[in-house]
Amino acid sequence: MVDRATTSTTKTEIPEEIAGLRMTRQRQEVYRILMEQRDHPTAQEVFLKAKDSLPNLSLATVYNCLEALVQHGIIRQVNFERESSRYCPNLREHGHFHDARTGVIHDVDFKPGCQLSDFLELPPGATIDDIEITIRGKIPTA
Amino acid sequence: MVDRATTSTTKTEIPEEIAGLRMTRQRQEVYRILMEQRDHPTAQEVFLKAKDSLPNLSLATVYNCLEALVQHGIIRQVNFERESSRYCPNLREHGHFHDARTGVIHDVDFKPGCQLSDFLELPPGATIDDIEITIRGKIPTA
DNA sequence: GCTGGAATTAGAATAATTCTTGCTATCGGT
DNA sequence: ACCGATAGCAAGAATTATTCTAATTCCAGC
Repeated sequence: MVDRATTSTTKTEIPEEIAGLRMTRQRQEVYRILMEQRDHPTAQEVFLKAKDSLPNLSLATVYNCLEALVQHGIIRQVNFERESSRYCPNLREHGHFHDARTGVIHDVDFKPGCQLSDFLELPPGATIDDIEITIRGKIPTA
Repeated sequence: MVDRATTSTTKTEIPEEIAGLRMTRQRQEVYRILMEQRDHPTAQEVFLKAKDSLPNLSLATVYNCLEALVQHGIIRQVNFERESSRYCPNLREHGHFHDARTGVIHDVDFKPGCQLSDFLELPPGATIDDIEITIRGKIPTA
């Protein structure tokens, strides 16, 4: 049985509140799964994993939790083409590289000192709220 | 009534075949709408416009046409968050700037001589098939 | 321990897109 | 010009990810 009487778990320790968001058991579990398994899972995948410790979790709750975490800037939602959304606890500004061979999504960091405006002819005076860079390509098997 | 006996129209001239794709009346119309109205319309929007000249066009056909055009590299599909796909006849490599204020999507070109690998820590040996850069931000009203 | 607001659940609803089926147009060969 | 083969099209059903709704449960503060 799972320890339900205290906040402490044998797993990763997660505070009761992050960024003003009350971390319920479901939100903790969802967040912990994202932190432990950083391969950008879908809501469905998170749901399946989370059911191990919260057997009567519902998929809607996973969506709710993910949305709450996204809204509070604790995780990021990543969309690739029209596939299911994926979720990512890496808050550093970074892009995503989809390996067409394996389907794996790698985080790719920006090189230090790089300014996007050095690259793009942005509309004059434009302010940037959010950037999404997705690259599809192949990584040699070697 | 619409001239159906010849290939020539009073509108933009479109060849009977592009990149090996037979340009049927429906595909021509879809393509012409994208070329004339370069604001990244959705399938639905293309459908509504196209119905003017092809009254018994179906939405499924618009999707078919768009897919055929995308497959043949004649247009590009653009996805933003989980919204409806949008379509773009601009084949130059470019990004998209979503103005949060107006909802308008602007094409943004890469500055000449820019290499994405100068910016990103790509996995070693990675080859790039396709890049998608989307920026959300605001453009001053002035 | 009660209570009100927030969170969760289960299932229905929604919306974009794709699939299926039967019909129609077009093409290449005669 | 005709004919069979093939590709394209239309209409509506089906699919799928996600959101919504309503009812229950949980929890923090009193």
